[in-house]
Amino acid sequence: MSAVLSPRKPAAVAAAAVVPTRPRGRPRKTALERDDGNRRRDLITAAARLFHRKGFAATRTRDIAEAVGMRSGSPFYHFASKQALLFAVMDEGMRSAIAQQAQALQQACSAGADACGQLHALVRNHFDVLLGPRSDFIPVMLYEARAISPAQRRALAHLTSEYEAAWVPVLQALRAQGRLRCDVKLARLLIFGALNWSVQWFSARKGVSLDALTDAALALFIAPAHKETP
Amino acid sequence: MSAVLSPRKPAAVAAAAVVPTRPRGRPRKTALERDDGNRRRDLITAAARLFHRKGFAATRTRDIAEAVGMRSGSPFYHFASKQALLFAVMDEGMRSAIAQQAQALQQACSAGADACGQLHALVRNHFDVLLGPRSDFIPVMLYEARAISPAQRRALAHLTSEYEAAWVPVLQALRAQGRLRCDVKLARLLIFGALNWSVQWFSARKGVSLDALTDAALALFIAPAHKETP
DNA sequence: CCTACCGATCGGTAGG
DNA sequence: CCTACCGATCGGTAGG
Repeated sequence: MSAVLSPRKPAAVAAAAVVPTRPRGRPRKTALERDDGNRRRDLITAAARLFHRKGFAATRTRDIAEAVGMRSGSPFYHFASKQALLFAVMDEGMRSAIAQQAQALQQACSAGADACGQLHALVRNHFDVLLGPRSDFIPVMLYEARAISPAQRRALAHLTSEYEAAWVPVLQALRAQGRLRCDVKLARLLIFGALNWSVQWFSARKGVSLDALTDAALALFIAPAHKETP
Repeated sequence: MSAVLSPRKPAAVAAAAVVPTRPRGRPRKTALERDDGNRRRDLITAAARLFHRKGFAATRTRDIAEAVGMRSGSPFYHFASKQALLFAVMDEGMRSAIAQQAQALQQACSAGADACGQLHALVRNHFDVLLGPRSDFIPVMLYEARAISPAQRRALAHLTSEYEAAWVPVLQALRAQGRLRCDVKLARLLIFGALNWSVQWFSARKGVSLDALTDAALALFIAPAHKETP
């Protein structure tokens, strides 16, 4: 285990030439120990964390390698470039955000939530994606978009469209009820802005919870239901 | 004029050694032609434009120098570092945004605007700062904060506090009127988010005007005035 | 403010 | 996936 975590000690370099029976280099792990496919995922996770903390430009591929116990050149065995690694973070982040959102919405609907309840579920889930425990990916995607290529941006735009598509019918229903007093498209853009910006100021340790934040946002955007006039 | 704009031609290099009466190097401009203090401002303006377009990391100091007709090393005569130039962009941007906002609010007040009218003026001005003709500075400040030092961030935080302070009494008044249904502090953060995010999607050529955008935002955030119950 | 540089950094690669 | 390395880039500087 410690051999995996600190593979940097040059054990006995001088002795190596004198003991030819021992295979050269450090002992290779077997294919099983190497748990191949997960190394790529490890890199993505570590990259997401570092890109989130320090930004893409300030993160060196060496930092990412070190974070998963690789040497400086090894990430390029898994990814063609630093940019490809960034894209993988964003792509992976969007795909799991979409899945997570679908589940949250499904759950609300099967509990009989109305449009307002569905929006609550969407907003709460979005805050979780932005600020929750596994929130390294989407903030990177939101705030490092300039570092990827136009083609990559297009690919991600498809995913974000898919993500946002779930909001449209919900907002339209609220609009029809008179509880959203603004063009649906603009409302979507403004509301996403309000939520996405929380990445800049939210601190988990002090102040509001994600639940309280969700309530505040809904109170701000959505008018109370009309009283029925009997 | 063209000598200023394209000072890169090596005119007659070989001849230079043969004509010693001519002073070495290209003809110096006089102190008057050099209009000293404004070169610094030129650099800030060009830097703001490039940082906004391409981002801080992707902009080379050489690009900035070229944009104002200097050679690659010359910006460092005016600024100690690339980071200092970035900070100057942000600082300058905040100071003029504060001044512009004070004027807009003053104008609304002396026209007898109520709290809602004042918020309208603040939002409209903020969209102008973010998206209007002189909008290179604040977007850079909003989206390149990670590239400056903690001390510089603190200095800017004071200015943003000052900028935001003007919003507080207006929001409080609307809250007291029941037209803002959310804690004032959270409302401020969410509303700024909604507006600031417009930098990511607004396009001047297609779609809404800044006036229409302002109306939509106010309709979304602020409830209609209560009908007076006589 | 230009000329002529330097020197560190860092993404990336050849070969095993 | 490591070793050993390259090579371009780019912020920054000495001296005038």
